[in-house]
Amino acid sequence: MFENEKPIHKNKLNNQVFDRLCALLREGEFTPGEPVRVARISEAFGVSAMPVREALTRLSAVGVLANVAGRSVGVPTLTREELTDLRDVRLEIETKAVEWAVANKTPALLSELERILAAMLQAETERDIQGFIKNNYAFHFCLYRQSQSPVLIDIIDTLWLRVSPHLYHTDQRSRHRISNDNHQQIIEAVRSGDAVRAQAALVADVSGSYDDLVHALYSADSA
Amino acid sequence: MFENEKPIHKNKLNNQVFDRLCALLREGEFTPGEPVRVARISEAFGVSAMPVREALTRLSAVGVLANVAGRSVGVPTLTREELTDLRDVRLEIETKAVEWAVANKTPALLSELERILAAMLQAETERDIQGFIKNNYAFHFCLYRQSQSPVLIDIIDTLWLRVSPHLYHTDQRSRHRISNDNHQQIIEAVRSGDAVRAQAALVADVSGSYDDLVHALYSADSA
DNA sequence: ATTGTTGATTTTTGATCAAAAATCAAAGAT
DNA sequence: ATCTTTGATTTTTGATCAAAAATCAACAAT
Repeated sequence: MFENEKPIHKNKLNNQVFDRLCALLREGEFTPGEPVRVARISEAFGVSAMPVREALTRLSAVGVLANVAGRSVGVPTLTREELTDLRDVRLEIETKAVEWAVANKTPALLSELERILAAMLQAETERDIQGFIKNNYAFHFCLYRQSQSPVLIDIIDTLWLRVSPHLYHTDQRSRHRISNDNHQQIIEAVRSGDAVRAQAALVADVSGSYDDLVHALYSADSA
Repeated sequence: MFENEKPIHKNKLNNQVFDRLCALLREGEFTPGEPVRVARISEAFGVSAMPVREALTRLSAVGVLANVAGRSVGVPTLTREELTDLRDVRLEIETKAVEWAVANKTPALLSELERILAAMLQAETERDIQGFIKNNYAFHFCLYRQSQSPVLIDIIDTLWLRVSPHLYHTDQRSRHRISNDNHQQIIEAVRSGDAVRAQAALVADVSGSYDDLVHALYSADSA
């Protein structure tokens, strides 16, 4: 009895700050290369410096933040090589999560994915970027969670936190349309238990956004 | 000019504390389930509480430490399921690192691996546990580094930090002998460019130590 | 005797402060 | 005029302190 009770929210300040910073990172509110100052955040959030410091320390520990220009911490600007490395690792790890998720698929998973995809399609037609981002995150992690591997999910979570701040300087519209096609394919593949096809659609999704990003950052018109 | 100069070690206190804690974790000095108290460490290291707090925060952020029994942080005791999950993820990620490393193999890599293996063999005959542990770490990461993927290496590093504290309650002797056989096989496979065989030997190495651990923890004579 | 409650003690969490490091701009030298 | 250096200002890093939370043991009640 009482096996499934989760502990009452003991929300320490630093956890709240951490969660809000994560949300901001996922929404692309941080400009790579820009230092993130403790004072700015502590006054913006209305808390003292201490919990902010702790949250920033945690984000630095997982590589989401790093020293920018030798001074304070911030989202690091990534070289083409670093972006490629992140993509390659993401492809390996997220395709593995998909493989395990397909092995554990349930009807509940499929209906949940359908529900989220519908929200993504609606966000696309309404040009609701925020909504698309949030539901895209929900879609992928709904799938990854079905891998039943907390360790793998954690790794993917921090990888997303590292790349998210960079994915919002690209042309969004066409990407979203293509991305939704990939998601539709993923659902169909998962339904038919075809892990290989689900993985292929995922690879297209991840690689596509990577290509757009690299194009945006390193094409002729950029410094 | 001066492109390859790395910045002079500005060793902040918290980094030094962090590094020493990592070393202690790798050497099995922390008992899972036991709380790690800031005061203990700060007086043991002769520094104030602040840098210790930061180091512990960083270790908690990557899952090496966690809340034990609802109170302070410490190396968490792992259930059989959690150990299995860690093993499964390690197998996927570390075999991928080996695959990439084989693709990048150099003569220098092979001679370095040979050198480290020799040290491991000597440590085994001399029953030098510390030496074996250190060189085992050196061997694996020498190989993994050749994957040329900083992202992958970082992930593996924290995975090792999470499992290391648990690997020292097992019978060491026989494991070390078998492990050295696996390492020998890895070298030969890498030399001949046979990624699949190198991966198989690695799987044997990782799975073997996992099996020993699970046996030690959950066999009949344990509570 | 066992369970629950209370209070003392320990430990973490958050706030404030001081020192050290780094940045930026202005002044001086070549 | 340009480059270097110096000094003022900002920001991180480390130390100390106070408050809040949690642990443990002793005590009371059924």
